[in-house]
Amino acid sequence: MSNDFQEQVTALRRQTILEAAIALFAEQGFQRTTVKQIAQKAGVADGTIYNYFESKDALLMAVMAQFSEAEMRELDLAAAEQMPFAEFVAMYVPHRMQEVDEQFVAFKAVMSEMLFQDRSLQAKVNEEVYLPGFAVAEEYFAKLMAEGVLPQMDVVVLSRLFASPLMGLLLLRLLGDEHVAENWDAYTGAVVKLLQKFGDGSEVV
Amino acid sequence: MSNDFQEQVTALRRQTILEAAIALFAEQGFQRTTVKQIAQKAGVADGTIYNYFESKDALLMAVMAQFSEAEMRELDLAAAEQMPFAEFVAMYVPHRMQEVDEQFVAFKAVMSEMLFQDRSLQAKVNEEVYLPGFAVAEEYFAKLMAEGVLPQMDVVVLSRLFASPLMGLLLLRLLGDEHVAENWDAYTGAVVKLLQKFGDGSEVV
Amino acid sequence: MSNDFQEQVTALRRQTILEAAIALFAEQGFQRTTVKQIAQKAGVADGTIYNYFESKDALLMAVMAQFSEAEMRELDLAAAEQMPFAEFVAMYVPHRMQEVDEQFVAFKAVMSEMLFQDRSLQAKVNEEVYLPGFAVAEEYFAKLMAEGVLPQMDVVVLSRLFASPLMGLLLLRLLGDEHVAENWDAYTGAVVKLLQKFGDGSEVV
Amino acid sequence: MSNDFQEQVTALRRQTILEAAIALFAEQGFQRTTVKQIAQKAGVADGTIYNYFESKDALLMAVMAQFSEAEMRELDLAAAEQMPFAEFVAMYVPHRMQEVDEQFVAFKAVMSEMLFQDRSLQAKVNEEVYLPGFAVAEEYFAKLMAEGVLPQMDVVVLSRLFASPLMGLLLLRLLGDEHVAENWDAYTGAVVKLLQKFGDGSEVV
DNA sequence: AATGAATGAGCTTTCATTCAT
DNA sequence: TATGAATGAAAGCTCATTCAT
Repeated sequence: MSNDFQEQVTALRRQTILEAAIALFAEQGFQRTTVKQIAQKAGVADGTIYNYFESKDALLMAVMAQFSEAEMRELDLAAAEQMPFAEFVAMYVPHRMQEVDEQFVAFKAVMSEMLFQDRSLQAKVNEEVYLPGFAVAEEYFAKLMAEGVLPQMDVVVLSRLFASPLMGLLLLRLLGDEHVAENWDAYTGAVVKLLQKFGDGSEVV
Repeated sequence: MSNDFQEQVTALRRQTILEAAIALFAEQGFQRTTVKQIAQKAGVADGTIYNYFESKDALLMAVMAQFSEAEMRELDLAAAEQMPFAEFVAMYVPHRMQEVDEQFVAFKAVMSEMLFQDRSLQAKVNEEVYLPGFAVAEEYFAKLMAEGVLPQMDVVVLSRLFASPLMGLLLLRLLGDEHVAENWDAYTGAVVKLLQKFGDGSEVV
Repeated sequence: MSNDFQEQVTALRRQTILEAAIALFAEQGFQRTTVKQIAQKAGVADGTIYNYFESKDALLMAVMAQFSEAEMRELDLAAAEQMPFAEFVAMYVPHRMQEVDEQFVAFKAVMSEMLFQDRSLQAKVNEEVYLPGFAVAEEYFAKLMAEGVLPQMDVVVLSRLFASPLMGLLLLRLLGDEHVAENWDAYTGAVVKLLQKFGDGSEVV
Repeated sequence: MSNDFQEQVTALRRQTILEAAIALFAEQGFQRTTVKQIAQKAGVADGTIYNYFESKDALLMAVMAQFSEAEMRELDLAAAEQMPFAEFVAMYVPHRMQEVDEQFVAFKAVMSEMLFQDRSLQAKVNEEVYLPGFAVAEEYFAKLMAEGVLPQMDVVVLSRLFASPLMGLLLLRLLGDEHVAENWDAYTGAVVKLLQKFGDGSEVV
């Protein structure tokens, strides 16, 4: 039991450090953040960080990992894929947009370093975190295309095309666009409309 | 004449250094790139860099500036805005997408640092470089909305919504998405379709 | 208690570094002395210096400060000023000369940089350290002048005039005059005589 | 003749550079002054300096040398030494004080570096420049002591004691004492009185 | 496990000096 | 001879990491 307690304390402190790191990375970037700053924000000594993380880089990796995991709460896609396209979009896009909103700080923390990681890590975070939501839907998209609801198009292209408005807004926000930051809901509605329209008209056929 | 020659040599060397910097920043990021590396790649001594740029930071700013300027080649929007919406999109989106393609390396070089600049610089690069292409079109969009070609929507939101697919693809590419990088043209066509559809159907009204 | 111990160790190391700096500054000058040299002489790593002093400049300021403090051991001037002039000189000049002798290395360490500091710092060190001993005596001098013991003269001029032989010998010593360095006591006696004579003869009046 | 002309131009430019150096050294110190600054002030290119002086250090030596030479205008000591002591002082001290006043900038330029030169150079400048005025008078002082005009004292000590008030005022001025700088003449008179008194009273004996 | 002082490699930047023009 | 761009050694300083306590 004391063991359990110890483990919990340990896990908690690890989490405290991680969160301090996320906040600072998001604010100033990974490189400009010093281990000393993280330690101060987490309320521990510099050296203590190294009892929980092998190195500053390892801390970054842990942030990336935690970020991936957080993203994992999935919708019931199986159910969703039975819906008409307009409904699917109306349900799915806000779900994703909200996730991005919630994870925004973590994403900003991780983003700029992600650009310079080896391909393998990029691929991992990329395909396991971002696209999946949409990639999973590839089968659904293929069906819709067959039915003429969506224009004929490479399915891979299509899945990224669907992801693109959301990611574009994310990029604008990362770059400091205040209008996007402050009106995220309005943008959510706009994206829904944009994507719904993409499935319009042909449907009649 | 010898003066002219000198000036050319000077301009050329400045450009050489700038390009070395862009390549290295894009590859490894600004912070991980040392002045020594830039000097080596440019084929000059460390100190020479400082004959052309005040500091390493000034070099980054110069990359941003060069990047802004390159973006400035504008379409004849006045003419474009007389066109039907579908035509406008068919002309404008590929133009923008090609520009992004050409400036991709410079953008990657500058991107990750841009996240952590003061708001003022962010705003400058942001609104003067990215959105303008779309923001300039706000008047045009307002007209189309009035005509019922586009759905009723805040014009500011609309202009960013139009920019978003392109920026989303840019983000995916920055994050190492190889499919997007290798099939930029296919994505261009897809974005054109997506945006054209947004102006469809209502037209009948 | 361990806390006390730590504090003592810290204070000791700070002092060690300071003394290494003084010795080197005095020997080679502030500018020609590198932080690396100071570290070596103090037996610590380069970076350690910065745990105790903000910068190399701060180290110089600390030398100045320590130097000022050391100078602060004042005579009981109140008592001295009751004495006849000859006695006052016989007591005060040796006191000052000995102080200069003791602080000579520190003074040499600081001297050459002091020439180029902003006026405010110069004034501080100058008027708070050197003249005060004499300036404090201005009132006494005024009384003596009124009594005819000292020649009529601007009191400000007088106080500096009294300081001048001591400072002149200091300058000679700074400039490497070995005779002055090696016979400081003889010079003390000479200065005493010089100043005592200045108060002679008129006394009769 | 063209040869003569050339030589004059050369000498002139050398002098121009030297004066620029003196002004800058006096203002900011030798170490803080860059060769580029000197070149700019002298109106020549950086490299040109090296056609006239072997190195920056050589330039400093040249300043020291020029300074020594300037000091060489001597009084007719032979005549002076026939005078009564009070007259000698009244003539000699103002002469020296005026020289110091005129050479003040040059002295400040050279001073701080002189502290850290090898003994040989220090000795040269020291004994050939400063004391000589007084050292030359040693014989005269010896005579006066024999006559009882001056107190019994080592003649070497005496000569430095005579120099000391002047040098002390110089030091105060170097250290930024504005009162001394602005009232040099008043201090001259004060020093005359101080030294004259030293030769008083005993004379009667 | 926690601490935080010590470490020193490595960074950006300066500037005396050189040398092709 | 004059020029001034190029050079690169060397400086001050930072900070991830270690380790004695």
